[in-house]
Amino acid sequence: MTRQRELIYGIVSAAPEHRTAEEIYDLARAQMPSLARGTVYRNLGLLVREGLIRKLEMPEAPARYDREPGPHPHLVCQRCGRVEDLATPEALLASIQADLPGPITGYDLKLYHICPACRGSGKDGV
Amino acid sequence: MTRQRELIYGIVSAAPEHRTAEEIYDLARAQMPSLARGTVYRNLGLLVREGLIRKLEMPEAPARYDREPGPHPHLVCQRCGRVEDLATPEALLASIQADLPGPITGYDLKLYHICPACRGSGKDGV
DNA sequence: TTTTGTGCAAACTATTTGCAAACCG
DNA sequence: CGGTTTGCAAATAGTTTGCACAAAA
Repeated sequence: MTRQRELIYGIVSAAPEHRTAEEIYDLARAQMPSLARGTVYRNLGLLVREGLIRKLEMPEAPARYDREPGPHPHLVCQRCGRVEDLATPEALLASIQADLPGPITGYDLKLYHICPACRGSGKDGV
Repeated sequence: MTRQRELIYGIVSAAPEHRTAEEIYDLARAQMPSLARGTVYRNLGLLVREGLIRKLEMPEAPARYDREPGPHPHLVCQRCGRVEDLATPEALLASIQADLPGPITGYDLKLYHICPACRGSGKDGV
């Protein structure tokens, strides 16, 4: 566990935000300017493989990282990309599972909306 | 609606497969060897924007295209990447929606498993 | 003919990787 | 010391885009 790994894990695990690698890189560089982008990617990948954090693939956008590795759905703003965690709807999964022949090894549920901030702004941007 | 667009749409809409752009490109080239890769991407994007087909972003893999534009969950094999459609569990989505403050504009639900073919092969590949 | 779409190649973005030097145990 | 990890830069994969020419309306 190197200094850079600790820094990167600290940034992801400290806040409920779901940041992109680039955002994490910027935050980390504020504390360790020599940090390389490649190191951020390498460590994020490693932390994901170890099950300490979770990677969220986002459509048409860079991946985001979630400090909560357990499976749960996400609420994604279509305009600004911000992501919120949701509680797992056990019943939904159980009932889907019941209809399937084999075991489910994992799932990814994203619900899209326009977040209050974006709706309020009235802007029509991305 | 050009010949190439018709060809591309035909390939996507004809079969229940969820093919990648590259697979569609190969199939299309079999019938029109001069077809450019860029044209495939351009037309797929256009068809998605028009709501005729649906794009499925796949984690760590090229996107796949679904002839069925309406929202429904997908069952994805973690080993070979093959995708199957599932029926929408309306009631359960409604119950999630009920817990949320604003309207859901769309969703993406992927369930992961190992498909029978991959399980049977016993191989430990990707 | 005026617009729209194509083919080609170059550009782009997010991410990964090879390598020599620096670090950790 | 001896394997691991870093910083850097170059490579990659998938996809997008600019442009001159061809096809459609």
